[in-house]
Amino acid sequence: MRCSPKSCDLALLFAALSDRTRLRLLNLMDGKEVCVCYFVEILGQSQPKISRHLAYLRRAGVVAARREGKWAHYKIVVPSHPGAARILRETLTVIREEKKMQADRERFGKACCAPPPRDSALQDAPLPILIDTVACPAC
Amino acid sequence: MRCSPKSCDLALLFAALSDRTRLRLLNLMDGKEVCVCYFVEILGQSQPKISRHLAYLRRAGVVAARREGKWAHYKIVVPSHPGAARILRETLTVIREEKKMQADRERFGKACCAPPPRDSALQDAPLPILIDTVACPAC
DNA sequence: TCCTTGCATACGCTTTAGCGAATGTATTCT
DNA sequence: AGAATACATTCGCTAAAGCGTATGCAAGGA
Repeated sequence: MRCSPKSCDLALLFAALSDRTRLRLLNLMDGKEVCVCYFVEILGQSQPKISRHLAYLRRAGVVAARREGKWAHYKIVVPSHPGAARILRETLTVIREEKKMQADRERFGKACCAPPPRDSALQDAPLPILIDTVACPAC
Repeated sequence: MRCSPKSCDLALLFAALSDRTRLRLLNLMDGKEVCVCYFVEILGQSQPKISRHLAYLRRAGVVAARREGKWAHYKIVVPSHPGAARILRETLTVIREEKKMQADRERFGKACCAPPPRDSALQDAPLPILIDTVACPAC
């Protein structure tokens, strides 16, 4: 089967998108592979909460995790199901226009690029890596 | 406020879309105003179940109901929030391509247009009314 | 080796979703 | 008026979501 059962189930995709926190996470991951510590810092929410929502997105096949030492990086994975892919892309585009989402991204930018963030929890956090959020090669 | 809080909340829209039965209902309503009795017949599920899912869609601002005697008709209402509208439209387009959704629509067509459906539960059910699923006039 | 850091998971809880079954309520028919 | 029809809602239940808190567990640092 070309695409996992999960990524073919539209209802599951929508369930993954039906939470404000998860939408904010996706917004921060849009175009970047991001270290978990940034999510905690930028969204100002507890680490377990962030981690659980990331797990939810992972199980829904919307994001992928990569371990690097003690850090974990997450990025968006466009589903192999073409329809799901279109909906996810459209969703990213739509939330990109939201004021609050833009504010998140702005704070994210500052946390990364601003003059050395001394006394921050992100002192030596790995910088996000720019990526092109592409479809999986199989499709 | 130009659009209701509900229709502006993307997460709520996704919650409304995160159920298979509700997606099938929307698929049947795509382009038509449909009497509830068809939903029960075509989806082959209990009337209370159908009614509850319709209520869910109604509360999410995705459909509107119209009473006509003892019959109730439902149609899709494109949300006033432009982003939500785009996502809903894209969703309708995507599910239109699904085999099972096409099968639903096919059975729907037969139930309506086939030679008099004697002994059917739909003997004198009001026929669906073609509509153009347009955005609300306010936007 | 111990301690800390970064993250994931388990636990206990409250809230909500979703279901079948039963009931309520107009409207229509006889 | 009384029965039937079409639909909505309620009840009681089970399963899952979502949260804070606590714990587990590798990887690094002292």
